[in-house]
Order: sequence, then C-alpha cells, then structure tokens
Amino acid sequence: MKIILKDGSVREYEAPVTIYEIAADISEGLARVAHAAEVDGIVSDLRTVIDRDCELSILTSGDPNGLAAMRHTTSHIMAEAVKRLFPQAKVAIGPSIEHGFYYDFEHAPFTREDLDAIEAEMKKIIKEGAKVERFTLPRNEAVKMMEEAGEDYKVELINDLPDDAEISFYRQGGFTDLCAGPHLMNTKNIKAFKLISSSGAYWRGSSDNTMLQRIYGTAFAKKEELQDYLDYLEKIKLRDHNKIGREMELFTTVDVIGQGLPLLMPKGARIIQTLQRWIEDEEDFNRGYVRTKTPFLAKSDLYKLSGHWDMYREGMFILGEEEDKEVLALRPMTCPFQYFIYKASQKSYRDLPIRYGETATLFRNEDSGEMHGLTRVRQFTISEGHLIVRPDQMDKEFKDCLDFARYCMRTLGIEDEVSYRLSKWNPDKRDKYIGEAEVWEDTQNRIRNIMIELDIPFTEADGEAAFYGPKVDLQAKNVYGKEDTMITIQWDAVLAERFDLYYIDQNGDKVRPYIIHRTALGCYERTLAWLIELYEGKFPTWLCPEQVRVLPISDKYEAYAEAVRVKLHSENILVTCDNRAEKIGYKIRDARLNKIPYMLVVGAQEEEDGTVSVRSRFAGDEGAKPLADFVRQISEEIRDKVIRKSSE
RNA sequence: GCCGAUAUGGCUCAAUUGGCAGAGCAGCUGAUUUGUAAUCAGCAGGUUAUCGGUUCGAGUCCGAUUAUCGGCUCCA
Repeated sequence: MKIILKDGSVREYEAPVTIYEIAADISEGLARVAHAAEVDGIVSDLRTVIDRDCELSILTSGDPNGLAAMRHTTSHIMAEAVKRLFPQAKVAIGPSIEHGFYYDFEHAPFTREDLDAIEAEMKKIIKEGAKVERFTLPRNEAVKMMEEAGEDYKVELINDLPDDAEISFYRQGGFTDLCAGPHLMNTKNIKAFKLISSSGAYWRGSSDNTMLQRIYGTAFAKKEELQDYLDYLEKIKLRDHNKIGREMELFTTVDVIGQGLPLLMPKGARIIQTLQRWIEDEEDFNRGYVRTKTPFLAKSDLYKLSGHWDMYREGMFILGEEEDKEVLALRPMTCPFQYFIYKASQKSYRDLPIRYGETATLFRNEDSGEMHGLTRVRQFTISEGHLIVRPDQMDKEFKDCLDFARYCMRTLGIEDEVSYRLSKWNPDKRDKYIGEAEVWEDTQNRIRNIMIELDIPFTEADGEAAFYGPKVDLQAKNVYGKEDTMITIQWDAVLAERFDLYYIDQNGDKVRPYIIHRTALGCYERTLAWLIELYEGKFPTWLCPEQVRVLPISDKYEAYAEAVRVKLHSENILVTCDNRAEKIGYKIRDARLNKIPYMLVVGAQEEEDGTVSVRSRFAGDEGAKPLADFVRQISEEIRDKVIRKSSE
C-alpha cells in the first residue's frame, strides 16, 4: 500500500503497520515528538493500524490537534494522580480545551494545596514513564469493568454511546479510562504543565445534575512556552475592563446599591454620551430612522400579549402582586412598545419601511451569579431599533442593518475584532420556536445569501436563533477569551401576526409586514467594557472623556494656559488645565496615567510666540506649533470619526 | 441559582500563636516657581463590608447577610 506524506513523498509498505511505526520508520526523532496523526484528514491515534492507501500527516505539538492530544494525555495523568491521592474520587470527563484541559471529579472541592499536591503526584507519574495502551471491549464487559471500579459516570457514558460505537479505553500504569483518544504513547512525553484552577461544574453541563469538581490545567511542549502562557495570563489582567475601568474612574459599584447595578462615573458617562449621540445622529440624519421614547415599565397585560409573561417572567422585575388590580413590570425589551407606535395609525405600503430607533434602557433580573463588571448587568441601555418592512424591502433593509453594524465597528477601529455568526434554529426542538419550518429554512437561506453577497466571513450555529426568527450576531471576545454578543440583527417574519401589525397594499388589502429587530452598537455598557479592553483604556481621541490637558510649567504661565484652554473649549474639545504647583515631569506623569491623548506644555517660549508644545499619545513629541494648527489637527481627528449633522 | 475564594482609609497592601490597626500612593496645608515619567515638610483620613456569637480581650475564631472575583448554568 502507498502512503502519501505531508511533504508529498510516498512510502510503501507490504503489510499493515501502525502510524507510530511509520513515524519511527521516517525518523526516530519524529517518533519521539509525534502526538497524533491525520489520516485522510481525520485525526487519528498513533496506534491506528494503516492497511490501505492514504494520505498521512504526523502531528506534533506544533499542530493544534497534536497539542490537543498531548493536553488530553495530561488530563489523564491528572486523573490518575487524583485517584492516587483521593481514591474515593470518581472520574467523569476530561477533554482538552482551547488553552489546556480539564477533568471533572466527584469529590469535595479541591484547594490550591490539593492542586499543588496533585501537580507533584503528576510529576511522579510522568517520571515513572508508563506506556499508554489502548484497548477495546464489548459493551457488556466495558460496563462491567467500570461498575467494578465504582465509576458510575463512566457507566452512564458507555450506556449512552450509540449501538455501533467502538468502546475504547486507554491504560497507563494503574489507571484506565474510557476514552476515544488520541493519546501519546508514553506519559514521559509530557514536558511542561500547570494546574491553573478548580471550580464546580455540572455533570453533563446541566444544572439539574449534581455538581462535580473541575480542575483546569494547561500543558505545552516546552517549559518556556508554558511560562510565556502563564505570563500572558498575568498580563491580560491589566486590560480587564473590570479592573482598569474602576481604576480610571469610568465606573464603580456600591454594596448598598446592589449587584449588577454599576454607577457610571463622569468619565464613563461622558464616553457613553459620545457613543449615544453618535449613534442617534447617524440613525436620524444618515440612515432614515425616526426616534421614539417609550415607557420603562408597562402593565403585565403587555407582557402576556408578547409572550414574555409565560416565557420570561423569572427574568423580569415585577411590581405588585398577582391579586393586585394593577401589576407592572420593568421592561426587558422594547419591541412591543415600538409596535404600538406603529399601530397608532393606519399605515400604507407607501409608508414602509419605517425605522424606529430608541436609546432604550432595559431591566433584566439576572441570576445572582451572573453579574459581571459592565458586561452582565441588571439595567443597561441599548441602541435598540425595530424596522417595519414590506416583504419586498426585506433583503435591502437587512443588508443596510449589516452595513450599519460594520460602519460602527469600522468607526470604532475594531472591525477585525468581531466575528459574524448566522444563528439558526434547531429543527429538533420545534417547541422552542414559533413559525413554519419552511419559513425558517427559507429565511436562513436568504440571510446566508446576503452574507455571501456582502462577502462577510461568518460561521453558522444551530439553536442560537431567537424564538421568532434567525439572526446575525456580531460576536466579540473579552480578554479572557469569553465570547459575548455585541450586536444582533434579527429577521422576524412572525411577530407581526401576534401583535396584529399590518399595512394597506396597492390593492387595498391588509398585509403583514416583516420586522427587523436590531442594535447598532449593542448595549452601551457592554460596548464600553469591550472598548476598554481592546484599547487598554487608551481610547481614540474622539471617545476620550479628557482629550487634551494643558500643562503650564509654572504658575507664571497660568494665564496663557487658561487662554489655551478657553480656545480649545470653544472648539468643543474636552480640555482641562493642570494648575497644580508641581514639577512639569510630575504633571506629565499624571496625564499619562490618565491616558490623555494630548498634552500641551506651555512656558515662556510658547507664551511669547503663541504656540503650544504638543506631546501626543500617538506620535510622541510633536514639538511646538501654533495653537490654531493644533486646533485644526485635533478637530479633524474628531470630526473625521463623528459627523454630527445636527450641529452643522 | 450552584461550587469555591475574597472583603482592613479614595487606591494598593501590612498587622507573629487572638493582645495598643500601620505604610506607600491619592487628598489637604505650607514652602518650592519648576522645561518633559514622581520637589520638600506637615496634616488629616478607620465602628477592619454588615449583623450576631465565642472570649478577660476579635481585623484575626464561629455563624448569617451583602458585595466582589474565578468557574458552572443561564443570557428571551
């Protein structure tokens, strides 16, 4: 048989042979660093016997799948160490993940000291250098073996495997685990690992199940790589919005105010104000939106009509008891309020599309453990909008919403930081969605075609749709790699029926419109959090709460500094003056700590010739220049980003 | 909601086995009048998150509550 290798060369073998033997045949060095393989593109174990022509690629730690195999083996070693130290612990599952691996155990919570002890035991196991062996068993024997070992979770896993599944085990020394692999050949091939943390995690990811104890760890091919990663984890914390957002006095929280209710301080409020004005003006003056302002609360009747009362009551703040005459609830969304504005008068096909925009504050009663900084809060303000659209206008309007979202990302300078996701329904869970299957499939195809037409790279995800329709989500990751939805654009072909929205067409008939639910910039608090992390607090000038600071070198030049400040202020530049009796170096340090884009140092020289010495966060020392030139420079920079039609 | 950790001045952190709550930064006052990453001196700032318990004595030990952090689950 012929085996084509990664480099295109061909090897021939008479008899069946394992991948490991092929690797050893190529070179002893390769066999030593081989972790797994790809056979015709399928990730395979080194022990796999090759008995036919194929394309073969040997994977090392340099390949994502090779690295994953190595980490997976490390998780088995961790499980063995846990079983040695805590024989009563039961093992559940232990896969490799993006930056390492974890393993779940039924056991009392692990302390850091436990983790250190487990690490030490793992080192012993690696030193023992046991061979890792693979074997398969028929189902009944597999179950019997795991039952005798008291591993209830493994028994459950085996029982849930499909009938035709091969049930494989990996054994290293005294530890045997149900596992599909692939794994390294020997435990001694683990060179650098670290246990990171432990926490609770539900068995099979369901909060109905018992909580197990998960240990997270990571492993790398070299100690230096491991150290680099650990350093990176430390460094990344310096960008955490929850830390620097508080340090920079953008927001704070107070015990007696409550969880998930951050206070935006003057600087944070200023940034959000800038974003809101930008979005509102862009919508109203450039994109044909009309503005609404609707109540923050409504009678429970409204939510009964919208379906939220049945589906989402736990997530709402409700005022009053059921038996009271009037029960009110704070709004968790804006949709029905804007629908009733549409319904307030009869609409002609000529009126459509109508694009309603609202800077809408919403309230959601999140569970106590869910709140986090500015990204997960109980009250937030969203750039909300609903477009009431004729079916024939739908593609164009949906495209325009996508274009708007991209414009926002581009203007914020973060278009490369988001990924696009087509969030589809799950046809196997029909009860979670309303509307006909045909409509769902058709709508999804139309959105897919739009994405392709606009040449936007995207992924698709089943079961992520809204209950009334599929959507495009713009996903962003925080510094820790957790993904959040920043912007969503939803295609709704069904709710018009529920709220009896219609327009009169050319023939005088009532017709149901389509609805697009969308945000321009998502929720402002979350967007701010994301911007803090991406820019490390060093915002572009137009977003900065303090754009320029004037620094007189001594109070002799206070009058000139004040004149400079007044001039900039009159040009709508956010400017302050540092008049403290401190050395200029001290003032500069303070301005840097505050991440201010421009510092204007003024002294005798500048006062005499009417210039300012510009130090820019972007370009360093720009030297002395006439004040008017600087005003022009920074005004360009600000206007370039935000076109405020209302003030023109 | 679940598992775990944490809570000392505006911020970052000390305080030995339970024995007088302390420092740096920030703030204020005064001096210094300064040319590109920290001028000097002084002052003030605390019911140690809250409530309760053990003890001669609690920042320290125990319980409850609240908040924060790391995860899990959830996020219409």
